[in-house]
Amino acid sequence: MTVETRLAWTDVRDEIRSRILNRIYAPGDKLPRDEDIAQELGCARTTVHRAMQDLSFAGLVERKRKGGTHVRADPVTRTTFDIPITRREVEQRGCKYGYQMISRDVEQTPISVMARFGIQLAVDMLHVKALHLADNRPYILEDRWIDTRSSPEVLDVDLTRESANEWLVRHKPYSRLDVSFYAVNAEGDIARHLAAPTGTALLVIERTTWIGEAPITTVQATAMPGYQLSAHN
Amino acid sequence: MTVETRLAWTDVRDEIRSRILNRIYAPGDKLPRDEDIAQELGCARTTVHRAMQDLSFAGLVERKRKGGTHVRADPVTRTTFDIPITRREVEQRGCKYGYQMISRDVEQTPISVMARFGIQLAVDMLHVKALHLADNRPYILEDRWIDTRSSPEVLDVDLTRESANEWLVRHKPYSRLDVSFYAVNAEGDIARHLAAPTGTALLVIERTTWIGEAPITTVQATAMPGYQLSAHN
DNA sequence: AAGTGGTCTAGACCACCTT
DNA sequence: AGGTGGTCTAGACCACTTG
Repeated sequence: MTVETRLAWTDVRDEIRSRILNRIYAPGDKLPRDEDIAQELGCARTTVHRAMQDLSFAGLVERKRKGGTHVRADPVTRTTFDIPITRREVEQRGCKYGYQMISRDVEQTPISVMARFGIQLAVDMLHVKALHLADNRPYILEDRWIDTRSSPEVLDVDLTRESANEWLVRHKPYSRLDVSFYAVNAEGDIARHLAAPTGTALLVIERTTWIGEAPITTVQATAMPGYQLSAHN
Repeated sequence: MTVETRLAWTDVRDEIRSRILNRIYAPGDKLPRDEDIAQELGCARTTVHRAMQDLSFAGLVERKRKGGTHVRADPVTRTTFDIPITRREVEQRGCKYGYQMISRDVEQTPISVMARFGIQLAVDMLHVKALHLADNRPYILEDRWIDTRSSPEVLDVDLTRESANEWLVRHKPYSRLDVSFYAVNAEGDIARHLAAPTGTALLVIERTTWIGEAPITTVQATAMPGYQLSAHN
């Protein structure tokens, strides 16, 4: 007598994944329908669906209604990053958090900012520069633009006490987020504020958010020399 | 007569999210049980579960069996990056892909590599340096270590023709992945191979993989000047 | 020990997409 | 037009975790 054990969706996932890695389902191949796999393995279609959801999220397969499930021809390395509020990040490193607003002005958006938001016409936005400190040393420099059409309340917030970073995260949900990373050489104001020798390589994290079609904010966060961003896995 | 429409899990998610943002469920608060929410909104518990799964993944709530669901006190910005095979990345930019192996040696792991793998003893590994080209111009420089205990076959692969990047992705599944980003100044060999003036800020993507507890490979991929990595949203 | 989220099933209907 | 994945339901049982 064999003992019939219920199949967990992770078992199904592992089985399918193993078949993909062993080329039983080769890159580009079409997999059987969920229902057929369910029948073959002896479980409900829902369970196969749950397994496929995971594989799809991991980037191993691609699913389309009617099109079926295909093994991705080009595997990708998919990673998830958590970018916390800067204050929290500093505190979790066991450092004392500090914050200084550097400037705060209403200005017309330059072309670069319009490009990030994908808008055609220049408008007035709140432009805020601020410095986050860890143990009294420069940690991250923020150069931020906030659309006062979608966030008029921000004009009444005292940004010398609370960072725009924190206020926005707590009060302005977004529906779309763009993030990108790149490296720059320290120069001018950035070098000065971060106390970095001119030329030092610095990591920049650029984030832009929208609510619906309306821009909320875009920020270039330039990190101190040696800063390293790690995945949360 | 009101028309009763079925609730989609996205509707439930949006409703809960809206309550969180409006402080009906404040940061740190415990939410009602899934079943109670289901009853209140008039849907199946499974539907609430699906909604919560999404909110949990997005980092808005935290769930524990018996502990219930809590609104995360510290919101995070969660982002997912797809890092494709370099060849694919180049081709998708519409450029001609090129590849050159620079060196290939079996060497003892230096401390820095041991640290990345989290191992205590130095061992012999395959050390490969290679350059990826886009339209005949340097694109990404790879400095890679491959553990020949978990990947002995790699010793027989002709790495002058196929990049280790590609071979590994296609043949060596991993169970754990570490990724981190940082910026460096171009110097010495790196500057020379990437044809970047000394001092130029460059983005480095560092990846390390394991299968079970066994190290597979670790790579520092240094990108050409101006390289920008964008989230896949 | 008991409460709560996690999962599985079976069946039904829907929505998107390819043909 | 029809096939396939996506979702919803209702009910049951399981497994983790906290009190």
